[in-house]
Amino acid sequence: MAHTPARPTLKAIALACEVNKSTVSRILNNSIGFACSPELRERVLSEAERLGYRPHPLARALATRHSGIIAILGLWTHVLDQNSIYTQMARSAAEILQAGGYHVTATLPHPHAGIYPLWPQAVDAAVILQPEDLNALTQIEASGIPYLSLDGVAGPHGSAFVLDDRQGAELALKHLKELGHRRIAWRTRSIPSHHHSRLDRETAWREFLRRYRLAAPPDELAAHPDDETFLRECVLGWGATAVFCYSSMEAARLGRAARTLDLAIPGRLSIVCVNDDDEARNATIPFTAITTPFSELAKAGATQLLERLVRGAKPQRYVLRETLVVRASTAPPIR
Amino acid sequence: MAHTPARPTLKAIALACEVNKSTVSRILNNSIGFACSPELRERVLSEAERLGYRPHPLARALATRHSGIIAILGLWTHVLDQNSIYTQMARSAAEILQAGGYHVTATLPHPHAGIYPLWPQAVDAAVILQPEDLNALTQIEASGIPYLSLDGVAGPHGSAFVLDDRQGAELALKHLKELGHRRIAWRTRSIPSHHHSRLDRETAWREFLRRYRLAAPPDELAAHPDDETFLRECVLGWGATAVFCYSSMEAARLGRAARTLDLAIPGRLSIVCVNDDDEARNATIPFTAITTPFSELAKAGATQLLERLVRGAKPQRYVLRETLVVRASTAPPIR
DNA sequence: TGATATTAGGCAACCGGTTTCCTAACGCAA
DNA sequence: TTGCGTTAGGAAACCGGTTGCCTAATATCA
Repeated sequence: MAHTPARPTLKAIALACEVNKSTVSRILNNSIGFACSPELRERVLSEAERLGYRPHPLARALATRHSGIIAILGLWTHVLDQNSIYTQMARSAAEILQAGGYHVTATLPHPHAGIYPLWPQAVDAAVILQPEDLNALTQIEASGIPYLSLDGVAGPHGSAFVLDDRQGAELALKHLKELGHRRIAWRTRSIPSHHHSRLDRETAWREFLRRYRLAAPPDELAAHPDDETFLRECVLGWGATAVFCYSSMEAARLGRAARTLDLAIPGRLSIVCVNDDDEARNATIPFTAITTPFSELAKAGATQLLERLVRGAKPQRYVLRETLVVRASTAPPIR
Repeated sequence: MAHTPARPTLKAIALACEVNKSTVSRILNNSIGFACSPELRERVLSEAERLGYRPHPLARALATRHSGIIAILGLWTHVLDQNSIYTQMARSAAEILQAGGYHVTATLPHPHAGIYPLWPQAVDAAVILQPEDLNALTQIEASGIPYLSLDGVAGPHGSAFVLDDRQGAELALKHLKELGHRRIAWRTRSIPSHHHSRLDRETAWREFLRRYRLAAPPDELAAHPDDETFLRECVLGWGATAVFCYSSMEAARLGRAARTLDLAIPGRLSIVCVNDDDEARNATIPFTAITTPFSELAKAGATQLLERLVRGAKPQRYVLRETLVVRASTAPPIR
C-alpha cells in the first residue's frame, strides 16, 4: 500500500517547542479559557507555520465526533442520465476502482476558494434527492444521522421538502376554466408513469374534471408517442380547446406539431405547461407555465438542515406552493 | 451539535464476551495467523451480529492509515454545464451548506450492492478529469497523494492518460488523401479555441496540408458561426471536396446544411468527423469517424492507479491511439 | 517423561488529535 | 509570613480501532 508522506503532527511541534501536545492543541485552536505567555504562543504558532502543520482531519473527527461533512445522495442517477463524455468517464473509472475494493466519492469544489476539500470525513448529515428506491432511504434512516429529503418522502430522522404538484396543477386548470375552456386534455409522454409528479398532476386533472363535471378525453391518449396523432385525435377528433402539459418539453413538441397541422396557438388551442424554464419562456409562442421552484425548495431545505445541526431543530415536512405565470399560449377558446 | 446515536464498539463486544478487544478485532477481521477456539469465535461473531456492530471507519482509517477512498475531481464543472434540475438543486443546497461552514461531497452509490458509502474517509488517491485550472492540480500535487489525470496533464505524483488527438486527426486526413481528395477543409465551431483537443487537431491538419503541399482554405472560415455560409464559401467558393470536422455534432449540422444546399454527401462532399458516437452512427448518411475511446482510457487509467496503490507501481504517462471507422460519408471526389 | 513446538489469547503501544482534571508558581491582601 | 485566588501549563484519559510482542496451556516428538 502506498502511503501519503508523513505530515507534521502536534507531537512534532510539542517536541520542538518543549511543551506538551495538549498545550499546542489549545494554542492552535485558541481554546477559550486557556492562557499562556505571549512568547510561548508565538513560538508555537511560528513553529507550526514553519513545519506547515495541518491537523489530521480523521484524528480530529474521531476525537470531536463530528466531521463537518454532508453527503449528497442520489445525484448520480440523475447525472448519469445525461451521458456526457465526462460522466461516462467517471463511471468507467469508478467501476474499476470499486471492483478493486475502493469506495468512490466525487467532491464538490468549494465555490469561493475554488479548492477541493480533499479529505472528506464521515458525514454529519445527508441530503437525498428525490429518493426513489426505499433501500437508500431505510439505510440512511437506520444510520441515525439527520438528513434532508428533497422532492421525496422521509422517515423520522429526515426532513421532507416537496413541491405541491397537485396545487400547481389545479392552478393551471383553474386558469383554463376561467378563460372559458370546457374540453381540457392532459399530455404526458416522456416521464415514467410511476413518477410521483406525474401521478399527482394526472390525479389533480381527473379530480378537477370531475368536480366541475367536465368531459374527459379517451384514456390512452395522454401518453401517445406521436405528437401529431395526439393533436389530431384530441383536438380535431375529441374537440379539445386546451392542453395541460406535464413539462415544457412536452409543450414545445406539441407546439411544433401544432404548427405542422396548422393549429393556431392560442387561437385554436391553448397550452399550459409545468416548469417555467428557458424552454417555456423562449418558445416561439411563450408558454403559460406553472413554476416549479426547485432551487428555492433546495435552499429552504438546506437552511432547515443547518438549523437542525446547529440549533438542534426538529425534522420538518415542508410543502412549497407553485405559482402561475401567464404568457401568450393561453386565451379564451374561439366560439 | 447534533450527534449520531452511540454505536456498539469493539469494547462493548469484548466486555460482553469477557475477552480482550484485540481478540474481538482479530476475530472479526479474521486476521491471518490468529487462532482461537471455534466456540469463542462463534460467541464473538454472534454477539457482534446481535449488537449490529459496524466498525467505525474513522478509527479504522486512523489506525491503518488508509481509508479506501478515492476522490473524483473536476466532475462538477462538467455536470453543472448540463443544468439539469437535479444538479441545480444540488448546487443550491451545497451553496447554503458551504456558507454554513460545511464541506459537501456527493457520494457514488456502489454499483453492485446499491448502497451508498455513507462514511467517506480521507482519500487515498484521486482521479482528476481534464484538469483545466492548474490550481487544483498544484494543490493535489502538494498533498502528495497518488492521482490519475484523465485527458490532461499531471505532475510528478500523477499518471496522465490522454488520447492522441493529433494521430487521430492524421488518420482521418490520410484516409481522405488516399481517396484522392486534395482540397480538405477543417470545421470547428462549438468548442472554445483554447481547448487542447481543438488545438491538436487543427495543428495536425495544418501540418498535414503543409507536408503534402495541399492548399489551405481562408483562415477564418473554420469557425464561421453559420453552417450554410461555411459550405457556400468553402465548397462552392474555395472548392473543397472534403471536410474534417471537430466532432460528430458539427458533422451533423453540416450534413443538414448540405442537404439544404443540395450538396450530395459523399458525391459532392466527403465528411470525416471525430467521436464515433450515436450521432455519427445514426445520421441519415452515417459518418466516417475517428474513435475517441474515452471509456477505455478511463478504465486503463483506473487500472494503473490500482497498480500504484496495491503494488507500488510508478506514475505513468499513457497515450491511447485513436482509430478510423469508415462509413458512407466518404468517397473519392468526383472529377 | 522431559524438551520443544504450537495454539489461544492477553497486554499495551499506537494512529493524531481533544478535553478533563490537576498542580506548581505567582501575585496580592491581611 | 501566611493564606488564597489566579495564571500557566502538564499528565493522562479518551475517541475506536489495529498490531507487535508476550505468555500460559496444550500438543507433539524423541
